[in-house]
This record gives sequence, C-alpha cells and structure tokens, in this order.
Amino acid sequence: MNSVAPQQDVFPEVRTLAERVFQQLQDAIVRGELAPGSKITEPGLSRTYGISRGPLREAMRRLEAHRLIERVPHVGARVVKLSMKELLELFDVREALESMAARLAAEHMTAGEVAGLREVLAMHERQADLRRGEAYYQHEGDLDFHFRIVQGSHNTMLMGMLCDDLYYLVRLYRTQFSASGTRPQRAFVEHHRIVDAIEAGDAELAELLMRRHVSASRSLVVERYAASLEQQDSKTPV
Amino acid sequence: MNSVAPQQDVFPEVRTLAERVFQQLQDAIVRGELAPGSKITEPGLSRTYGISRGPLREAMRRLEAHRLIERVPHVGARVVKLSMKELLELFDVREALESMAARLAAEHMTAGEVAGLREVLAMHERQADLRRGEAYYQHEGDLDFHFRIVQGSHNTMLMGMLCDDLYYLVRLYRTQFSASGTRPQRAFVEHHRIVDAIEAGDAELAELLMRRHVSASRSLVVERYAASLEQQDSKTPV
DNA sequence: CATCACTCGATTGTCGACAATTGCCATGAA
DNA sequence: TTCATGGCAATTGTCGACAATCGAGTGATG
Repeated sequence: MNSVAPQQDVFPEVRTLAERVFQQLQDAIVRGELAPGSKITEPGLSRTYGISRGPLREAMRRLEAHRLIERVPHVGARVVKLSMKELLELFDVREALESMAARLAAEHMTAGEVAGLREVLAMHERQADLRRGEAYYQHEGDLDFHFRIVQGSHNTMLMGMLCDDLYYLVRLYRTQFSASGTRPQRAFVEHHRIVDAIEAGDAELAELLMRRHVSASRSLVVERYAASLEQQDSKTPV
Repeated sequence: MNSVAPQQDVFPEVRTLAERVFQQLQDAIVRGELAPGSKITEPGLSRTYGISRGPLREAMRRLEAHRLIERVPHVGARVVKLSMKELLELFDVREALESMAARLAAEHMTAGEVAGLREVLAMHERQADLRRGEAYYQHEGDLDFHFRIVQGSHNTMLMGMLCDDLYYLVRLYRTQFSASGTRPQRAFVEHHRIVDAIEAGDAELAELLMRRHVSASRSLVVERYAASLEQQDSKTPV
C-alpha cells in the first residue's frame, strides 16, 4: 500500500535473517533510532537483534553499499552523518535524476497512474489542512509523490537508484536535521503543475518544473542553514 | 580447475579477503570472464578463489547492491545480463547524471584539472590515430574522459553513483555486446566542445553538450540494434 | 503417454569458535 | 608533565560444521 511508508517492527514474508535485519537496520537508521555518526559494533547488534554475526555482516555490507553506514577495515562501522556539503550534493543528484524521471513519466505514465497520482496529491492536501504545523505526513507524503513519479518513469534502473538509495538518504536527512514543513502551500502548487505537465504529455515542461521544484527545496535548505549559522554567530559573538 | 581465468593475482594493499574477492569478482564480471547470465555457486567460487564462504558471501552482497549479480534467496545468484531495455534505461540515467556532472564541472573544475582533461583527450586521439579499428583503448579512454569530468564536478555523491555503480555496468555492456568503435571522430569533436564549455565556465552549455553526447551514443545503440534485428529477420524469414 | 509425489543430492542459510588486528590504559623514563 | 612502550581486552576477520531449502531425477499412477 504505502510504498515509502515506515515499516512496522515486523517484516513478514522475509525469508532470510540477513534480509530482515537489513531492513530493520535500514529503518532504524533512517528513523534516527541509531544516531548519525554513532558507532555500531557487531557483537552489540548481534545481541539486540538476536542473530549471529554472519547474516549481520552481510546486512552491514549491503548497508555500506547503500551508503547508510561507513566501514573501516579492522576498526568498525558507524552510521553516516550527512554534512551540509553532502546534503547539497544529494540535492544536485536528486535534481538530475528526478527531472529525468518527470520527463520519462510524461512520456510513459498511464492514465491510471496519473489518476492515482492525483489521488495521492488530494489526500495529502486534506491531511495538510487538518494538521497544519505537524508535517510528518507531509514528509512521507512528499516522498510518496516523488516516489510515484519515479515509478511512472517505468525505468527500472532509475527507480532503483532513487527509491533504493537516495530516498533513504533523504529521509535520513529529514530526521537528522529534523527538517519540518517543506513549504506546504508552494510545494502543493508545484506538485500540481508537475502533474498537469505529465498528464499533458509535455515531457520538457515536466522536466523543467521538477527541476525547479527540487532546486527550490535546495535553496530553502541553504537559506535556513545560513539563517541558523547567523543566529549561532549572534549568540556567540566573540 | 580454475574455470575463471585468474587475475594478475594480486590486488595490492587490500587488507581483507572479502574486499579482495569483491574486486576480483567485479573485475571478472566486467571483463566477461564470468559470462552474463551464468549461475555462480558459493562452493564453486569458494574453491576457485581459495577462501571460505563467509567473506565470499559478503562480497556477493556488495556485488548484489551494485547490481552486478542478482540473487534469489535459497536458490542462487547469477551474473546480470543486460537486456536492450535495461541498456537504454542505463543511458537515460547516464544522460541525467553526466549532464549534471558536466554542469558542475564547468562551475568547479580547477585549471589544473582542465589541463589534465585536455591531456587525456590528446593522448586518446594519438592512440586512436595509431590503431584505427581496434577500439579497446578508445573504450577505456572514453570512460576515462567521462570519469575525469565526474571527478571535476567535485560532488562526492555523484562520483560514487557514476564511478562505483554505473561505469561498471557500462563496461559490462561493452563486453557483453562487444560494442566496438563508439564513432571515434564524432565523439572526439564532441568531447572537445564539452571541454571548451567547461573551461569557459559555461555550465549550461557544458550540460547541454554532454546531454547530447550521451543521447547520441544511445541513439547509435538503438540504430545498431534495429539493424541487427533486421539482419536476423532476413536470415530467418519464416 | 502425461502427470504427480517423493526422494536424494547439492546448494544456500546460520551458527559458534578461533585467529588477527586495533585501540586503550597503565607503567615507566626523560 | 609529557611522551614512548608494552600488554590487554574488545572487536573484527575467517573458517568449518550443521540445519534448512530447493530442484532435478525417479518411479508410480491415471
């Protein structure tokens, strides 16, 4: 159902321990239950998850490849901690990939998929009306929107890169920086215009709008960061 | 015994078995020594590389995350085999990421890096002059060119995605389809124009040119594929 | 002859133990 | 005090063995 929605603590129909602990760890990291930058030891995780180190290490290798943890041979592993530089890099990559996704979506999305996308949009608007400040649903909702467009591109490789890799990093960033409200009203307008372009089959416009959309998010992050720095400086003047 | 041709046997300064076998397998797959689509079994690889299954499985998990092998739980793993559809998907992703890379390179590349890039270009031209048809160096050279531009973007995440993931798939495709000559003369001209734009700091132009460059490669692949299909059809008319 | 159930060999999944390396801490000398 | 040094505990790397699962081949049955 909810494609990007957070997993509850049980992962059914997962046939192997390594797979389950991989998903559990991925979830724990993205939710911030494992603090960014914190060191994780194999005996520790082995105990908490009640499995041996074999499958655990396999799961960690996968997490490493997905850039959610960083390992140093013979030393250990720690949860990634996104710096502002890396966060901005992430936005550049998103801009490139998601604008391409929008373009392909405009070319390949079916009428049914477009309808589903509109439905998602309407639902999130209702939710945002209800709970104005609390932006949790807005969060997942925003990702859900992007998620659907990527699916609509019908490009398996693109889907893999964005949904399996980047979106987890985006969610990690959102918890790490506790970034709230992605400017709801503006974003909604932009979302609608993107869907309009997709529905019209206007690939170039969809691409351009998505590009601006992601770029605007990036600018907002930069803006806020600069503001927070300024505030910090005024607190510690000398 | 060694069904897989042994590497020049040593990857230096690699401190762990899992890391070494990962690189060896990656190399073997990309070079086609492990045939695309062929099944690989853990006991088999364990014997050929002389290690136990523990580190081997860790290496395989990483290869799986990098999309070089595909695994099915309790069944086994096989080397990926790029279909034409997936190959075209790969080109779309490359177009998105590399055009972004070119844009960022135009903004961030140092004079020294530009000079190095020009040097690479000149070297490949000399080599292409010498060995006209044999395009092996052209292959690696082409990737080298793109590789340097990605580096010039100074975007770590982008570098990771392209150099750690996509470029291995590109090389795999080149061996799998034994794709020769990437239209040397045309490509060289395009390469030079891209470097010109980068050196001039013209981000938009660099992006556009790179986009066209990748897109042209894609079109060429489509063209050749259509031609090969046609030929096949004429061979087996009924 | 086709189809289904079953058995068996092989492969994958998991575990606990052992070896190797690291980082910390105490001890001692300059 | 500061720095070097050596030992020690903890963690990581590797291995071999056992359990669980799959699928190919065999034979029985309609």
